[in-house]
Amino acid sequence: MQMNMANPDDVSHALNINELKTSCAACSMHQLCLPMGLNDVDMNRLDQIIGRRRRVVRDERLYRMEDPFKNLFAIRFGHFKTYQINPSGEQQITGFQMAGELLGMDAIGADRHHCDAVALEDSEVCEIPFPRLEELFSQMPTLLRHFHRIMSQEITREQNIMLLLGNMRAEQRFAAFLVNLSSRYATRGYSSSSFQLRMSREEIGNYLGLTIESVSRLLSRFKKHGWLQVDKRELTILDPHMLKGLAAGTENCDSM
Amino acid sequence: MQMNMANPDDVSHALNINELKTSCAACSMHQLCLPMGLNDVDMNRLDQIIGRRRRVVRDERLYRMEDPFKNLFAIRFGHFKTYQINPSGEQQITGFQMAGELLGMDAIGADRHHCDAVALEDSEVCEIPFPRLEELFSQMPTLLRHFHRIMSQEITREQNIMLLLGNMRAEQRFAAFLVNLSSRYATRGYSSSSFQLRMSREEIGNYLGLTIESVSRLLSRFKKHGWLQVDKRELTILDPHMLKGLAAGTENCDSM
DNA sequence: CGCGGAATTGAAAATACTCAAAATTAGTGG
DNA sequence: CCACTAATTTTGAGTATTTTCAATTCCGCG
Repeated sequence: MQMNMANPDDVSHALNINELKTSCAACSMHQLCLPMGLNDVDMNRLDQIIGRRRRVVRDERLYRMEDPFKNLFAIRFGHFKTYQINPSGEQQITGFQMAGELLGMDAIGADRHHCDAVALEDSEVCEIPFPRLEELFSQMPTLLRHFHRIMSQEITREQNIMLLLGNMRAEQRFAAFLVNLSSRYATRGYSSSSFQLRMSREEIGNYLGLTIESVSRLLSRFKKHGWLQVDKRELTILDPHMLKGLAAGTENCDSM
Repeated sequence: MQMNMANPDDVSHALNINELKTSCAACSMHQLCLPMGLNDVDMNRLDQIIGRRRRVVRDERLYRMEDPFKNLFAIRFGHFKTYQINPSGEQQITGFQMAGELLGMDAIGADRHHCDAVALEDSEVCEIPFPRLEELFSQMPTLLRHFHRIMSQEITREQNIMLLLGNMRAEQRFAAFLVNLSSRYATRGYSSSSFQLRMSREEIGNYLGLTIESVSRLLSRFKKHGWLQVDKRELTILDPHMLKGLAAGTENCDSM
């Protein structure tokens, strides 16, 4: 199930090379991820405890609900979704995560995972054994501080989604979703106006509390207004100002 | 703005007496709150850093969005609501908090509060200066662990609300809300079947992403089915099993 | 006793959903 | 590389749930 990238039998030659040089210091995400703000010495100490870099292929589950909690996961590259399943079997996607983001923090409270995490594309994560991370906390206050920030930001992220689900109309939700993706890509040095949707329309709808049909209609409508262009999953934002206005609720679009 | 309970000018005599004997060890919430699981020595050390017990009268704001973050607050008694305000001025209540729960964790990430916190009734909180709490973390691993659990539980709490807002119909949301309150009162040693709603119908509706009229209709319908009794804010659950079934989505109620 | 905020109830309207069908895209094997 | 099949997406029409608007009623409080 889990591949060890150092295994010489590994089919992917490129990845072995990659393996050798991966370290927090060498990772392009280190200014966003857990090691943010650490000096070289501390970053190395953090590196020491990272279990391994684990490849997760598209649709593979990184962990599932009720699994015992052992590791946090930092996304090196790729995208994930996390979702809960309620007693009647319906799923609610609670987030889409990208490189530099941390997965598994919701498992600390009960020592078991509270949601499933699935790769939306072939991805790679760093496995961070939580008990070993806890050992570091006592020695590295900077790391602890940053960890608290990350957890707190996860709380505020979710509060923002509550705001979205609790009192925005469909078009506002969808605009907010696009604006959020856009800004996260910008943070990572990618284009804020043009990117690929890594998730299906159905996943977007589920996340936003809408049906797939509604999402499809919203896309069509936004396209017709000239606010964006979309070809399959390739999306280009043409009028970011308008989308921000919609998301903020200061603009609105009465159908057509 | 903030009352110092040790101030001899304080109008409330009873409270000064209270002040003298409050300590984590003496507090009925210490098995639920931050000091959970600490030995006496550690609990005393935690006590040392608690800034003061602060009284917050009904409708008073404990903190507001954008306030600089200085303290976490543990609720000694009373109830609070937290809410966000979006750019167009609408509020979304993100939670109702009761004794033993911690307020302010969403402020750690950006060093400013991310929501407003308002007392739903006359309440009292312990002010916990976060920088001093951080100092304790390095010396009290048990405390740190528990703090992480609390933050993680806040994340899962919010994920549960996302599930509620994203996927559930009105009656399911409302049932889930009641079941949640019920179980939290049970945890605190109060009746799980009979309690007072500390929030208005409007606040319930806002929290659940419904209008006040919908909440009112749901209450009437549940009453008519004989699942509960309600007189103003005094609520009695008559059929907890049914409500749990509704919340879980395994039961349903087609109007009437 | 009367005022005002909160809650309830009813009727009409709107938003988003469901169901259905068609179109497009992705995946698979020859 | 193409053809076939399965999956996803789009679009349309009708429906349902919840909202909005409006009118009462209830209750606390001066």
